Amino acid sequence: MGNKNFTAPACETCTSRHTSIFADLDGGELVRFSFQKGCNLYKSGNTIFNEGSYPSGLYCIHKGKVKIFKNGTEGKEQILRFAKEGDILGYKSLLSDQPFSASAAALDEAVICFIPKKSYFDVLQTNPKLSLKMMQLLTQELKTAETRIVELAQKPVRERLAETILILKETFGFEEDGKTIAISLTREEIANIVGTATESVIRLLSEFKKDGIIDLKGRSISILDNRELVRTANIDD
Amino acid sequence: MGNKNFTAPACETCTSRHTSIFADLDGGELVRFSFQKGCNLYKSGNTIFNEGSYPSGLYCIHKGKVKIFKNGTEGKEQILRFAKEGDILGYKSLLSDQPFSASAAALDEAVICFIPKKSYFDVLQTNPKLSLKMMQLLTQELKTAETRIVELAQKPVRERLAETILILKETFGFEEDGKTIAISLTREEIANIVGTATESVIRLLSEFKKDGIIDLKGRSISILDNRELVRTANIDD
DNA sequence: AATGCTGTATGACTTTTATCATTGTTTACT
DNA sequence: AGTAAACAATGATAAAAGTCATACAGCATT
Repeated sequence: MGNKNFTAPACETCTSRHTSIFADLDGGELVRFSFQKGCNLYKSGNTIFNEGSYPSGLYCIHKGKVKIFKNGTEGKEQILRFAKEGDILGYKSLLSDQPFSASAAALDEAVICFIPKKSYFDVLQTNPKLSLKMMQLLTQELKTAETRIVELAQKPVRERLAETILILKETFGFEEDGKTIAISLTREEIANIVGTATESVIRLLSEFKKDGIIDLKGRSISILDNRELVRTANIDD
Repeated sequence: MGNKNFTAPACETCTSRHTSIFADLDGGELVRFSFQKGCNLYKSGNTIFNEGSYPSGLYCIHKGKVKIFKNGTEGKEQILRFAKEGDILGYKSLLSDQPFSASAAALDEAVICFIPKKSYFDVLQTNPKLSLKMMQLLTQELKTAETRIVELAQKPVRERLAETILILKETFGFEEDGKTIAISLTREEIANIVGTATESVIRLLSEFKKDGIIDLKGRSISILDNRELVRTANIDD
């Protein structure tokens, strides 16, 4: 795929050292990871792993943005979630020793470390705190997925799109201007999150713009009226 | 709620002794569970726990059928999944120490044991095999949830209803006649699985019947042409 | 047997959403 | 910078699904 091998940054001094799932590991464990892991540079669009293939380790995002997606009916991509700096990928398949149930691809230039299966399980087996953290990560994701199910089952496209914009804001934050969401997605990709047709996304985004809720410049979306966007999303809870 | 306290059946001799998540526990651990747990009889329709309240232990179904659901937009119920004999409930909230993210209710007369939080965590902490099994249960559910997301996002109601019937068959099996699905749900409940309006379920079920795919007698659904039902469901994979 | 309740069925209609076709615009590449 | 390819926008139309209204069936209660 033309992914360059990349000098692995040390785990001990990683930007995500204290925020990632590995925050509780001791120095020795981290040094071992640093020693045993590999690292790759992915260009925007490049595949990190593919649905159906088998995992041989854990991916940890050092830098960059990633989409995780499944191929649904007639090959239509469904984006399940996003991951960024400090997030780990592939742990679900690794834990259950099954092929990847989804694919992952870089959304920009990404630097991603790879911790071999054995290294990971060695630490997992000797560190009960990590086990619990993993379980909590899984339960969190499950909860998010269940909320998503309810929304897809019950909410109209308009509300789902509004909520998607809010989620993108939460996940990636703003540019320096404090209003432009720091992620570049095609209309088709947005449709593949929301679960609708590309044309519907285009039409509704135009409406939101006309109503002064957002602004559009090429692929970038700015939030002008957050309150109204939240109202449009019709969040339950 | 009028749930009767029920003489707790012993875990060591439970029907699900070798199939449940606790299959790997040793005799001593099971005897402790038997000693520390409680047990209740729930009548059809009774609530087991409610979204938003806090868990104080783990539920384990000794006998009966249960629906797990969330309250979505304007109180509309969304059924997330079903559980039956040998399945456990509430572990997600227990693990992450958060309020229940969904409710559970009995679909028939159900006998459900209750293992106190402490008893459960004591075993979890000393038994790494159980940790791994819990994680695998979570990953399995997450995988199912993700598949569900793709289907809700991409498949029409007709296909989702056909698939729902197949899932009900897989989950609850047939009556003695070998074709009638052994679960009694209202049309509204089916709609709350599929994510559609009650009338749409009624109409489509009538169509399926007219096409000779299923038969309907009151609330019970019989599968007449499984092949055609699978075709109608348009399963991806 | 009459009463009411809850759930099922069906028709008429509206709204939402998808699809198809066409044109214009941006992006990415050499 | 020029060019092909990918993407975005918009209108016309069709299909899917939801809503509303009404009627009917089944069942439990009195």
